[in-house]
Amino acid sequence: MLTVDPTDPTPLYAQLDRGIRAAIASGQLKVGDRLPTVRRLAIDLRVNTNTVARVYAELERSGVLTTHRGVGTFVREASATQGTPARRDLDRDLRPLVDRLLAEAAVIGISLADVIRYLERLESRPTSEN
Amino acid sequence: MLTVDPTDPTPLYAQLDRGIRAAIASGQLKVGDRLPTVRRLAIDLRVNTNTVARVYAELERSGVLTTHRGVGTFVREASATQGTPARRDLDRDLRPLVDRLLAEAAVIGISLADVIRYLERLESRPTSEN
Amino acid sequence: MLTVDPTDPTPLYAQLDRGIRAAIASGQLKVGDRLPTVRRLAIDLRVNTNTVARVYAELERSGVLTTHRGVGTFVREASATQGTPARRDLDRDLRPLVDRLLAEAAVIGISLADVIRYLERLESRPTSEN
Amino acid sequence: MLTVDPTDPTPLYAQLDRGIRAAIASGQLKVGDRLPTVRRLAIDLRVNTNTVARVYAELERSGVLTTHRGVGTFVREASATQGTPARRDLDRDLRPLVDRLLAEAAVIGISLADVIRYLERLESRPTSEN
DNA sequence: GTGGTCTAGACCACG
DNA sequence: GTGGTCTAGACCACA
Repeated sequence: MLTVDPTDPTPLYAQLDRGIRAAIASGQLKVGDRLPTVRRLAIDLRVNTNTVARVYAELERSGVLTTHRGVGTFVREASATQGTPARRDLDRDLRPLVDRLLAEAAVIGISLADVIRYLERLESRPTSEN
Repeated sequence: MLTVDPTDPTPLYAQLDRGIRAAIASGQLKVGDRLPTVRRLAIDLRVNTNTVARVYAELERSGVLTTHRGVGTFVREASATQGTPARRDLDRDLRPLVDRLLAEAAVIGISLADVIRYLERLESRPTSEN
Repeated sequence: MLTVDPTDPTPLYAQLDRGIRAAIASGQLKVGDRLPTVRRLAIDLRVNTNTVARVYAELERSGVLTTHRGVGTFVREASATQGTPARRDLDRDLRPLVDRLLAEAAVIGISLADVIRYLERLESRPTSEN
Repeated sequence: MLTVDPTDPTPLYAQLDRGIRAAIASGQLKVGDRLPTVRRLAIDLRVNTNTVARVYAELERSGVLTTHRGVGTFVREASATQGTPARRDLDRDLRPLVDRLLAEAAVIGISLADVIRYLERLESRPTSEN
């Protein structure tokens, strides 16, 4: 479920950090769920153990995860979704995500119109959460 | 119009590269349009001249832009969009990109409907404030 | 083995790029071989670290090299050599390159026979002093 | 006959300078031959007039060309071929030319062996001078 | 210790 | 005045 893309210029640790937060925010990981061990995840992602360990540590420092020694690492909070539901600055917050999507879609020949059409279909028949 | 966020762990050059590709994909930059000069954009984005020049150079090597020395840098015809002209399996190709967007949008409390609304605005007002 | 000439008007990075491609083409560098580290080569060639790093990065984007962060840079499989696997019209494709070589060799008093002798030596002693 | 390649990283002026010297050395231009006018050549090569004019001026300064005002520009000397026929440092002089050939040949899928074979055929049935 | 990114600032090629 | 190349040197990501 969690993945990193070694060809993405974004640092691995940042990809993993975002990925975990996103999995929690979108409900794929729920409060109390146990995460893979550092070594397990490092192997699965083909990434150095230190990289995974550093991300877990940072997420624990942020209060997102909690580690019980000898037991495992768990989701601690439902990830502070929203934040400023009213004063959302979409151009600051959504823009980079959309730019990335459009840029990667364009590379494989998918246009903005295609994306919108696809999202509208998704909306009318929601798959899981969101 | 183009922006970068120095606090984003994504490298500046990657943010700018994506931003330009996305601007073209969304119609805000059209074939033949001239981009800001390297120095101008560097000042506007508060990044180094070399960083902008590097992005322009890479986008030229990728066939997205074309540069006329001593004249300027321009959007090139959308030739990069072959690849799979016919066989488009959106569920296979677009799905993972969309999933990541929605998961990361969820982190900051942005829903699918918000995303669709944002993209539709992008589509309807192309080539606005260059 | 790799060299650059600072008095040549050809940009240093282009000289190095060509030198590496030529070394691979002539068998002096083989698939899987590790290249000198960026810093090592920069010192040996008396050029800036960035110049070498830029060439390695571009050759990776071109699929000629592959880089393992924290490990090193290696020669990748000769995948770039598709294109026209069968249809090879040497008189159309090679001729102009050869003509230019011979004309420029003539400027410094080097004959066709000299060139052939030089290339044969290259071919017979591959992978010599790395 | 004279050409420049705008995609070659070598500066246009250097390409043209080399091209003229090479044409003289290889006998395509002979002593007393008239060169195209600056404007004519600029148009043919799709290059700025200043660029051609600067090359002609530099070659005149070097004694390779001579200009008769209102008449034209002419080849003045048979281009000092050889130079050090005995103590040729092939690795310094031939190497960059060969690297360029091999690198460009490799890009279009032509190997060192192909090049050698082609040159040997050329040698056995010489086409013009060389 | 290896490669990657960024900056400040100089100088060059070209129009 | 536009883009291109190079340097010195700092700091980061990763193994």
